[in-house]
Amino acid sequence: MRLATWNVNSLRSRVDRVEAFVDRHEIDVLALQETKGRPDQLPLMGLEARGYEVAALGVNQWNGVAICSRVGLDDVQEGFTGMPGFGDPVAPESRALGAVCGGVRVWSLYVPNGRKVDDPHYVYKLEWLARLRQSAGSWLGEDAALVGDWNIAPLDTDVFDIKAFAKDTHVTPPERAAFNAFVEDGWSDVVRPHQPAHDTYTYWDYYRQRFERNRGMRIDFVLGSPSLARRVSGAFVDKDERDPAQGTGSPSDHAPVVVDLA
DNA sequence: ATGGTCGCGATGCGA
Repeated sequence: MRLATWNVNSLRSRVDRVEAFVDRHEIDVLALQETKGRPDQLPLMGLEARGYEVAALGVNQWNGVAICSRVGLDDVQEGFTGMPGFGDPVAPESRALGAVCGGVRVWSLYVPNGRKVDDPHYVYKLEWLARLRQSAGSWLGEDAALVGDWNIAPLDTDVFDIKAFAKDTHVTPPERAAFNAFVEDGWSDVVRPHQPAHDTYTYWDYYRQRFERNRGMRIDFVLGSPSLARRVSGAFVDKDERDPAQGTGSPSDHAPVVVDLA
């Protein structure tokens, strides 16, 4: 079974790339983030014609997650217990979507960005992660994957220049502690062992030709439960999907992450 | 320290 996660930065503007991606790699389960549209706005016909069932959430301009599966889509869950809101009473639900696909519990996660370290959204991010961790504990015993855009770079080498991030979110000790708490619970990054240490990025900002200069960040992860991690036979980041010179139309600022399960 | 580029949806805002 082949599982992928991708912050697609608008499914409507990228559906051709998404369809070509699932065809090229024969993806069984695709978790999407930043779909940027209500489910009724999303162009899903092409995916459904390929045999995918789709569950989607999304209520405003940037939040929005989906799961596309051609190996079953059961027990769909919108959000998790205690998932905190941030003012907007409807936005929180669009950040997490769970389903059981081919026997694997998959969560498509769009962790709050946090904006600035002195911003209330930063506190919200940490609270959101703490609540997710509480719920995730009950999935550790099954084949489960917490996938998506975590908006955290756990290691200094996961950003192109750690000195440039001195005052920024994504690398602060509390965010890294929140990420590492999942690891300490038993969730593991199942992709990193399959990558060279110097080539781990999943995101390159649109500004200043960051992709062309390989000034990126590693913020998209597939965290597997112990039993799922034992099934992983391979993994890779499809950087071609971030390359403006490849494919049609403009790319997302994130590359998809692909994991193979035995 | 600033600004650079996207997507959305009609203007600035969030990433």
